[in-house]
Amino acid sequence: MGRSPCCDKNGLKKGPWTPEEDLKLSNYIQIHGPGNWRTLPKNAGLQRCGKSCRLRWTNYLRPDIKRGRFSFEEEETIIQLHGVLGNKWSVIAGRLPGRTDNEIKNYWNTHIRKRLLRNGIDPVTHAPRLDFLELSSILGLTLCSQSVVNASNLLCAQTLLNPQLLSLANTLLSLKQENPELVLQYLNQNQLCTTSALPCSSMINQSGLMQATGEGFSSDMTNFSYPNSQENLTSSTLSNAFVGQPNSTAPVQSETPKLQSPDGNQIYSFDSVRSTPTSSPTPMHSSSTYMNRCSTDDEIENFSSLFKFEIPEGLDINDFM
DNA sequence: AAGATCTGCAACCGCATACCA
DNA sequence: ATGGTATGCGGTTGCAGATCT
Repeated sequence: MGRSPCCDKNGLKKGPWTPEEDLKLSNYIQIHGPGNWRTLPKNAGLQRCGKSCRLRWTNYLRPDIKRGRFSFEEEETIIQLHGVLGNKWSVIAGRLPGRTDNEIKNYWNTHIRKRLLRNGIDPVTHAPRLDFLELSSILGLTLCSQSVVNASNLLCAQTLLNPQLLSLANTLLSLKQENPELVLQYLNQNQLCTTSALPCSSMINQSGLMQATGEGFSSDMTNFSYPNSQENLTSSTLSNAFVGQPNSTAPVQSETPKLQSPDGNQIYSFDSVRSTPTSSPTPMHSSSTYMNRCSTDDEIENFSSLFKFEIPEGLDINDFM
């Protein structure tokens, strides 16, 4: 079927709308109502394409449009719906009264998407990114080492990480050298240097983590909750299971092996981690307790996101293996 | 202070689909 | 059933203001 041009483009104005044009369009639609976009510009005295008029009306002039910042609830709704629907902006917009698909699309691309990426969440799949999990593992191991930098650890890291991630790791190691207390304080606070971590595969299988129900999302995608459990898995717990395995893509065994560092020293024992830190005074899954000693939200977000993920209920860990 | 770069958003483009004769 | 037209939708672009160097 041949496609006809939406309008005669000769002599038609493009670009930003002037207040006078807005007024003409608004006045015309108030009298005649929206629709008949092909003939509307001529009847309204506008040198515009009908498509342009429709867009201007639906995205800007419509009286029921809500302006200003997206609320927390709106943002949460967008993330949840996007996880289910993908880039169906018009459908998502239908669930947010007063918001247009264009506005939601722009907000996603300029704010939410970037934030998810920063936090190690793939904005397309809404799942944690494997490279960040690996990075977390390497950093957790290396930063917890009492020596400043263990060269063998970094050598190991090089086999797992791409250059960009390695560069990032170096940056954090530098940070540790400049301000070791801050780094270690956080690591200790979130038990990244203890043996309280959980083995990923056995934990996931036993608790049915792979059964997706679509529930349990939080607006902060670094903070997925797992409603059927008193505890939440973190990237560190997940990635700890990779430590000592030169090929991190190898399947994780379901037994409870002793984990070893690259130099052969035991770091974690799966047997020791069956019990969970549910009695911790500062639960790890509480976003309000992430980095309560940091000064800004950005610091909290950027720093904590490197080390901490909580795994969405619907996440199939096999996707990352 | 000025140029370069980044960011956010309005608007455009082209394709898909619905509707109608 | 077919073809023309109108409308909807999602990806992309371009510009203005903000921020950085």
